[in-house]
Amino acid sequence: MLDIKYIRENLQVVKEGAKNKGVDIDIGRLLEVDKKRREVLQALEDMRAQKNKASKEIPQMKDEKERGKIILKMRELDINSDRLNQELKSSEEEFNSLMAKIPNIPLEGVPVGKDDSENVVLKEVGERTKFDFTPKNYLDIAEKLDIIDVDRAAKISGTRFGFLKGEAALLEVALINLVFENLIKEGFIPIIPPVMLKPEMAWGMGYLEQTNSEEAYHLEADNLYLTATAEQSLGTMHSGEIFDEKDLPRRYLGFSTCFRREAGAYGKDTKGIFRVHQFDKIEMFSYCKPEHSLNEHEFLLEREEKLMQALEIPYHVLKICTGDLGTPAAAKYDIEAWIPSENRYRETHSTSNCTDFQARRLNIRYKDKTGKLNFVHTLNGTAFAIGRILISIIENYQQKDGSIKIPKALQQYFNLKMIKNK
RNA sequence: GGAAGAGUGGCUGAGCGGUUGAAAGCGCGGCUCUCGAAAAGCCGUAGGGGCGAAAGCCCCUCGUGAGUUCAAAUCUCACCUCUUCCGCCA
Repeated sequence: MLDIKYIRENLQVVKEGAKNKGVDIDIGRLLEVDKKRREVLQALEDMRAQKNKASKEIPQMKDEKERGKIILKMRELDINSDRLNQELKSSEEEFNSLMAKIPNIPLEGVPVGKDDSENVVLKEVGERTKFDFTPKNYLDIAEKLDIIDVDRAAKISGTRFGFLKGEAALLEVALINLVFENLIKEGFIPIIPPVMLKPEMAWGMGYLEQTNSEEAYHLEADNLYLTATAEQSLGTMHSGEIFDEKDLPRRYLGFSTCFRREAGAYGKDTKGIFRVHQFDKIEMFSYCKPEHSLNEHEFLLEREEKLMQALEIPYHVLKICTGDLGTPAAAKYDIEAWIPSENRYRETHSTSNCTDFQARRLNIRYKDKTGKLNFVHTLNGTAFAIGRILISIIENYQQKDGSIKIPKALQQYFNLKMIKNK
């Protein structure tokens, strides 16, 4: 959510930002409703002031007659205030729903573009893996080795699910260990969060109206949403709270299962575990002071790159353009890993600076030295999305005989150098 | 799921229909004292919103939302959260 004062004073910036994000907003209507809302509010407040004044006088009045007269007068006032209350409520409702549609403004330097085709490659890191044979698709390799089973998953759960078996399951544990070991050293607090959220919390993260109920799993009986990423529980965990300035930045590292309906992805990546309804992910989340969020974003990107470098997987970094940013983000980088069988890079990481957009909705602030309260900035970034990292490992570490080498950085965690056919 | 109790400012906690946005203590900030610190003393210290150039004036908020009343932290209802007990359970 943006600040209405900011919107009033920076109309052009807001319009331009929404346009570049490809979001339709009716800012004229918003300003109208805002004006109406303030007028009604003023009238209502005047009336309340009158009543408050009378309420203070009444207990002092000795004269029963005078007293009765004022009480009658106040009763009459009430009838009017009911009408004003209704008016205020309806303009406030419209105001809120219009406000909720206004996306965060892209930061300076974010490339303007309509969709993911206009994202900008910042750099390529690592040599694209070379083979002296034709590299196979990860699923073929994994199924031969019997470490990923999507057929049986389909039998019990439907499409877009998978079993990780044997060494694949062990690899997940190793990846978790690698991340926790390295990032806890950097001051991240390890977290295993709830994966169900109340509606108002899901709303607060700014993804609900964008994807609507389409993307999130909703548990009807309990009115809870399954989280699509730990970002949602890490970001809401401090809602309504006030940080001490000295406690910022606060960095969390959350491991959780993620649930996605993938409702808009019919026909996309239907095979295998690249795009599934359920996967595990380790997510970084930072709360920081506004003046530090640009640096913090670079910091998160660096952590992501370090992890990819530890696995020695070739990747490139994208600066995401305005049209591909999403509602809450003001800036975003993606990392895509090299996938030999497809001869292209595919997304494994994403890190966003949401500035104060989420903090405003969730009312997360910090107290500065002078005692003043300000909204924090929130940022998130993938450490590892297990399924996709597994894919990039299998693809890049495959051998001619169908076995998979295990990245050196992971070997220490389960005393195995190769995954071979049994 | 059943029963009982509770939710007040950064924290502890008083208030249980009327000058109470809220006592007291702690904490925090400033000042005095001190070579400095501690102790002591004095003063200050909730958030949000509207109007205004500002000073300031006003409104809202005692878990949330409705209601009763001229008037609600205080009464009623619903919901949320927590605690204890019973049931179930990894």
